[in-house]
Amino acid sequence: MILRAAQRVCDEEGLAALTLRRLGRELGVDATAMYRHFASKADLLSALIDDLFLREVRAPEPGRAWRDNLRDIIVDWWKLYRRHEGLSQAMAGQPDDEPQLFHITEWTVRELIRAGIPQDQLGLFYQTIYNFTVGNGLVAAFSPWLTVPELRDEQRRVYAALDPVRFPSATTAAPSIYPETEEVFLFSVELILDAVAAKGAAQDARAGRITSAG
Amino acid sequence: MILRAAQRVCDEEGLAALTLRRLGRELGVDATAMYRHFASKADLLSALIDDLFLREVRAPEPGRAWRDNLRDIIVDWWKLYRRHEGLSQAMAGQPDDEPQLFHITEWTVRELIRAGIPQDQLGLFYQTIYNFTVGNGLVAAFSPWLTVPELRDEQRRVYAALDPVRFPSATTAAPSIYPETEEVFLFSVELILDAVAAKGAAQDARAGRITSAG
DNA sequence: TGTTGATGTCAACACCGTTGACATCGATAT
DNA sequence: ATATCGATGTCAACGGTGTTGACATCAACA
Repeated sequence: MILRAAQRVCDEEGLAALTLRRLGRELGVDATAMYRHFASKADLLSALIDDLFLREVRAPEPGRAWRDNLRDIIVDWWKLYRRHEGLSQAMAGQPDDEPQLFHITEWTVRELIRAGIPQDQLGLFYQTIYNFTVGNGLVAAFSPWLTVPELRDEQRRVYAALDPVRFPSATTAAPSIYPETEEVFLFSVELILDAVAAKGAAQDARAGRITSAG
Repeated sequence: MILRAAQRVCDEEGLAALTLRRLGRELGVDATAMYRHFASKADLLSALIDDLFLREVRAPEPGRAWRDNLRDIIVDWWKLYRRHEGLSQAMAGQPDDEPQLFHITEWTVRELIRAGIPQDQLGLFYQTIYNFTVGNGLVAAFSPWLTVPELRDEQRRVYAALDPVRFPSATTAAPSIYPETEEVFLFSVELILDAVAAKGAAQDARAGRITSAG
């Protein structure tokens, strides 16, 4: 299958390595044979992305607390980008309507409603979560010095060696700077979830309902 | 100046239009003349980014509340990406150490300290803010359907036309979906600032100090 | 005055996505 | 059984890209 070969090249050697000639060599076929299956390289990338979303994003389980479900959706989504760094770049380079995104929207908004977010703020919260999740995925994909341990160590040394007179605050933060990528994201997610909880609780209180724990 | 010409092309026609041959034509010079001034195109882009940071990022004024200063830093930083969409893409494509970033780090951490964030969490909060700001910039730069009004209208129509049986939550959110880009960002920033305030206040309380309003 | 270093020009290379003409081959209809 | 057609693959070529090495120019300096 063309898409599987494309995904393999992309995952193992990055998006830059995914050329039509390379893909043809991978499949033992002429590069231009791709045009019998996809209208363009952009079309191929779009199909590749949708295929990954379809196979690797799962619906949340019913009956659990909204906060746990929402956390799972966001973290799974982000991990999809982390697993396939080339995917992030492809998605960035060829922004298309991925049909699978509708499902993520549906699940996310569903939990926001359960959390008590008023209808007129659903778009604002959903877009905040979308930008947050995809944004963090993009940053991680494009910033090896944030994700590769050796490069993080090097950056930490750079900050430790900064002039304490010119950069007093930065040197104060140096010991705790450049935390592990996933640790940062999981920390950030809780901040977002806190904000959702706060807004939902406020709305519940205004409506005179009993604040639900889940 | 080469960098100014590069910036102009990049801002007006996007990063894709910025080729060495194009840049040469712009300057009335052969394309390969660039190699007398920059080791490679990547090197030129790196210099271009640093030049923009140097000229367009300003230090926060002293004596104001940490929350106002931190908001200004974050929003200015994000607006730098919005003003130069090609810059975001260039930064993504050629991740380099931008010396100017040290100043942003210094200013940001300084306000975090003023807010009461404990030293061992400065890295976590700073990285959260960095990923949040740069991530939102990248998403906006790569997603015209989130920023261009006509495309947003079109997306809103798509959501309004979704099957209410298969996507009940998404259709509920349809009226408020795809808010204006800057509105979303300003909304999100306050959530981050709330989180900083909450953590800082908790720390202040534990230390037995009086909670400062600014 | 002769040399050096900085800058620009030119031709060429390997690679890229893409196109159009041609070959192959299995299924399908007559 | 034969002819036709559609799907698939091959090949050569085009214009674009970043990059290199040889050569030209010219000001500055010993």
